[in-house]
Amino acid sequence: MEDDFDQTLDSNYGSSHDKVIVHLDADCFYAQVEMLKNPELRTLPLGVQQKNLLVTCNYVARQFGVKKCMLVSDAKRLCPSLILVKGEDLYDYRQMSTKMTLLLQKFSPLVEKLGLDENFVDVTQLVAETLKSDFAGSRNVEGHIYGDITSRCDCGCYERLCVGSQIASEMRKQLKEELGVTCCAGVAYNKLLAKLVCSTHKPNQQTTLFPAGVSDLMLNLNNVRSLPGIGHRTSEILQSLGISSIEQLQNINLELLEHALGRTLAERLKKLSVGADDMVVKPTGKPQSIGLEDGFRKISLESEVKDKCEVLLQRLMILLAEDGRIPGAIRVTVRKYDNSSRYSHRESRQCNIPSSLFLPKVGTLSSNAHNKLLTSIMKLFHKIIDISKPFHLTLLGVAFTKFQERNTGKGSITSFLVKDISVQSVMNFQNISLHGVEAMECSSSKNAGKQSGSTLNYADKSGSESEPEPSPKKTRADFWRGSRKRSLTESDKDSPNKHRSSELRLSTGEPINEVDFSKLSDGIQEELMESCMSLPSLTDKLGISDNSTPNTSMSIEDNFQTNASQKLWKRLGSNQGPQDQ
DNA sequence: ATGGGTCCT
DNA sequence: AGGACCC
Repeated sequence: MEDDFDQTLDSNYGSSHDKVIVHLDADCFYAQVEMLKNPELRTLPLGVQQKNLLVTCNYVARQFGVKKCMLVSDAKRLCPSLILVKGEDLYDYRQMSTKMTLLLQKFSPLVEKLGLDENFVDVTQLVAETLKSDFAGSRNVEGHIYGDITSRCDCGCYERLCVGSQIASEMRKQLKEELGVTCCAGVAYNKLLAKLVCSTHKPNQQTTLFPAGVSDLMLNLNNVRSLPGIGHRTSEILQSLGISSIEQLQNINLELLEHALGRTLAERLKKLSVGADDMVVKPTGKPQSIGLEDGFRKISLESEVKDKCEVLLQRLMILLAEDGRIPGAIRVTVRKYDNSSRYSHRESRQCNIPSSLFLPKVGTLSSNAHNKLLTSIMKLFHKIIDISKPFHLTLLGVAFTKFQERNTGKGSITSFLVKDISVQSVMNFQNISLHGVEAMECSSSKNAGKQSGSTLNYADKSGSESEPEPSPKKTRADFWRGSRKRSLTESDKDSPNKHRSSELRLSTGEPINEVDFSKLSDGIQEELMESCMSLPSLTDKLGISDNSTPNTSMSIEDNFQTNASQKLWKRLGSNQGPQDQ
């Protein structure tokens, strides 16, 4: 009996309507970030270029027929006045992406990133809390409704998805007000449908899908390639079976499909074709790898390889310091020139590296570690390429993997920083300390300059923030609905929302590198350096998903601005958090 | 294509 | 280490 029951649940899974998933997709993300960096570009046709490819463009440019993934030359021909900005360096995009994800985590801990510009949020819990505490609330849908709604499902999903659409609306409002970013959203009962319905109204709009509209949505897809999960290779195989439309995929014999694709994939695609998807929203944690790549026309000398790798490594060290973990392995990847191949073939080699490289002694930190890493990189390169013969590379990449999370002592500076200082402040703080160590060379890097110089702090309208008082216990449901009805009233000062928004600031725009690292005592210097290379998971320690413990500290930047550094150092040394003032 | 990432085999 | 997938 019980087995039968479980099986019924299993076979239903993926098509049951018990969850509420929101998919958010930032409009032409790279172009938006560039327009926030330089608002004069807003009214002009703007394209973001990587090498000879236009990776995205704003909606002004789209009116000229310019599209994503066009050759730059083609785009220029369509729109001679097109402004082009380089987008090979993803640093600013990554920063904004992080802030978007942090903002969404206020609504649910279940936030999954897909690339830099998309997030899935499972808001099932928040919807349930809202329905419980607000059973008489209005049940209107925010934004568009996709397709049919004449027949209503009786499982309760109508009310849940309505509330989901209201949450999505609030998410988009906050993304716009706090970060300046416009997004599309899709609301549905699984990930597949939320994502598919998201793109039915663009830009800066949202759409909710109810069960009655599912069939239309699926059948209106152009071909099987539009299904997330069917890529280049699988669609070619399907094509060879005579399958190109969703309807054909729905109707093909399962055993025939299994023969071509294997059981696992065949069964998944069959379900996807009718809009069933049982994938859970998996919270995105720290990355499994951090890497940089550079593509080019031709490299055929070992010295060029070494130069390229050195530049990549230098930029990579900054990303590594910001991440805070210590990598256990390094990987080198190359792409060889191959005129006969239509498919870009890569080869890679990796090796373990000693963690001692990242536990620096002050002053000797980097030239040593840097050289050893570069030596490892070149060894790996020689495993792939026999330099006694001519070679022709079109890409080089370096990546760190196998990260270890390091636990820190309770009395350490790291422990203090992680507990009481906002995320971005810690990052800036690392950079300050790195500036003081000659070998790191952060200040000579393009990226290091960006962090203290350019303001990604676009949407910060706040003046000085007073010390927040402990907020009364509020449920998440109270929080998001409350802030929706009265936009920024007095009691919002105490809402988790407000606390988080101060954490979400990227930088104050005030130069902060006057702090003289070398004047600190040796002991403090050493502990700081260690701290910077060993910060444990910041989001975990900061309790970002736990809005019942607001962050009551000043940011470290505020300390730098109001006080000369002396007082801060004293506090750090005595292991006391900043005092309220 | 570009400059990233993911997971599975 | 490569291959599929995602953006």
